[in-house]
Amino acid sequence: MKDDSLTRQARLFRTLMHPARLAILEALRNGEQCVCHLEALLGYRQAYVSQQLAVLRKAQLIIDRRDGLNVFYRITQPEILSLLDTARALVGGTECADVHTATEVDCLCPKCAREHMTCSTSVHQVDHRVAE
Amino acid sequence: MKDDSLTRQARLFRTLMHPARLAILEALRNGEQCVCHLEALLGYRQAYVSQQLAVLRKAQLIIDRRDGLNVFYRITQPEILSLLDTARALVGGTECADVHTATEVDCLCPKCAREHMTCSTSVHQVDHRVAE
DNA sequence: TTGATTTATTCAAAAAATTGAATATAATGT
DNA sequence: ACATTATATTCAATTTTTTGAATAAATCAA
Repeated sequence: MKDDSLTRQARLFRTLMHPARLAILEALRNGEQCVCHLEALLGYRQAYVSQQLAVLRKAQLIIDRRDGLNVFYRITQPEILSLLDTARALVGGTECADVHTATEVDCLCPKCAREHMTCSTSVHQVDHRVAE
Repeated sequence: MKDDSLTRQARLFRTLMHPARLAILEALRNGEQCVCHLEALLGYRQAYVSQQLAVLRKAQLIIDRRDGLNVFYRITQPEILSLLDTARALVGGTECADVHTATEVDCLCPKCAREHMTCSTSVHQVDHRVAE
């Protein structure tokens, strides 16, 4: 397989050429997230998220870390985000407005539970709050 | 057609996901070049170069300017080169070593002839120098 | 107009990406 | 061991990209 600089650059861009994968990277902008979180945040089916994560993982743009049942993904090199920033500037994007902030989602993974738990007493308690 | 920021970014990356197109952009790094020049520099068939130029042109990454028989292409926004630079840094590239400097090629277009003509008397004179 | 030169387009076959559906794997609790 | 939950992989149909071959279009000179 050819592997000169241009070929590797092309492969990198090839990995980034998909809106769902860009959305995932944006979701990981502020740190690692578990798959269920990405699923809820982006509104894709689980298998679909895993497929796209696999593409990003094989390209070594993200790396995974298992914690019990959950797998957390994070970006390997922050320069990847610079690439996205430059691209967004080029196409005249509206900041990161398209993707919700990674925390604004009702995911029940331990991490999200911890973050929601500002007043609750138990981590395992299901969220029974009524929107009012 | 969807046209949010992520989709537009993805389209940009899609345009950049090909080594030949990256090579063309690198060749245009130091200013406009005619098609015959790119052809000689990159060693691709003429039709192939035109095809890839068309892709870049439709994505508005380059713009063309006709001058007689020749068509000169140039990069529309210098930020595109930043994108390439960041990508190369990410994949651990060897600077721009893969693509020859755009002027080191025996193209007979008016521009190249002018550049070769440091001592010659005629623009139309073919280069008869012997490497010694 | 004819011919030469430069560049662009069209078409089709092959290769690769996309995506849904089904299924597999891994970790945990009972 | 079995069930449950979270995540991953495989497979196949569809769509898109790639690339060569042929041809068209534009410009200029005679």
